[in-house]
Amino acid sequence: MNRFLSHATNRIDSKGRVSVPSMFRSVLARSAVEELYVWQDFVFPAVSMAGPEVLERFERMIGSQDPFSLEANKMSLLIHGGGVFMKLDGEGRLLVTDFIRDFTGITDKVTFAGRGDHFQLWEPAAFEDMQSQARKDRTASS
Amino acid sequence: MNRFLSHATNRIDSKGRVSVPSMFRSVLARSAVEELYVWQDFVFPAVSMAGPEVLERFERMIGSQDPFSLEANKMSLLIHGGGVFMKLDGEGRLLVTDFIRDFTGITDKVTFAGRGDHFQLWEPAAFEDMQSQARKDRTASS
DNA sequence: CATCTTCCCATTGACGCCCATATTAGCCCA
DNA sequence: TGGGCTAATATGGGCGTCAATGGGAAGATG
Repeated sequence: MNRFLSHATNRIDSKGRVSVPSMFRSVLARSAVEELYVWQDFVFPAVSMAGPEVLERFERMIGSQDPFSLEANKMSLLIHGGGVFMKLDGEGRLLVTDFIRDFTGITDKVTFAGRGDHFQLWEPAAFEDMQSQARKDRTASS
Repeated sequence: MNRFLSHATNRIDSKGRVSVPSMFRSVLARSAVEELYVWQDFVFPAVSMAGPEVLERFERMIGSQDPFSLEANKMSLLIHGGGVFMKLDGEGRLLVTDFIRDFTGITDKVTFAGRGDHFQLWEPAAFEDMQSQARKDRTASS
């Protein structure tokens, strides 16, 4: 499978590390991704992860605008200032830095959620809430 | 990686120095940058830093315009009058001068923000505000 | 001579790399 | 079909190295 699907919750250890679910790691391995582009999501209180090609897609969006415009600068503030490259350790874990904690509210557990071409890190309760709310909205509107 | 990404906040010491995040220093080292071109940003209350090639790029922009035009003169006022060269000390720190403080409002802490081909120094609260505003704009428009 | 820089060294804590244990899932075979 | 046997995943921790920070003292500036 070449998509990020499903979700799982893992514990953060005493050194602040957490294992990326093997399901997701195998998708990354398939496209030979070494460094992950990680960004603070534009919509949800979650950080998103994907291969570097996503950053390049974002940069092409900016590149088509006037570089001195407020719009282009604000967008760069999000995708560059709100993004970082990370790598996993030998065991497929990543360090949950303040960059991630401050934005998501994650403390001791992480919910990994597949999003097709990328996956996200959520504070577990926040994920539950948002998912059940999304379900409710759907039901109400249809 | 060869881009300036992510953001981090460091403290200014009693001598007015602050460490440039190692992440940024390694990008600079990669292109063997010794002296940094520093300018007061055109859209945000932040100072921007990059290698000298950025100044050269700005100067080419001016060079392609009519030297008697108001536009070209205003541009020079910003990139020359609003810019300086700085270097880092042996430990990768820079001195936070009044040139930087007056324009940014920085007092005791600095938020470094990656912007792709350069990085910026912000007053921490100002950065938070501007970034969350940018995020709000995006959500509203989509 | 007083102040501001620059260069050097010390300390503390965080991070990267490596190896150990455990818990689970899958598999083989009698 | 039940009982292990094996492999892979999740998790825990040691230890060396590097980053961030603090401060002394020499050198430059006016």
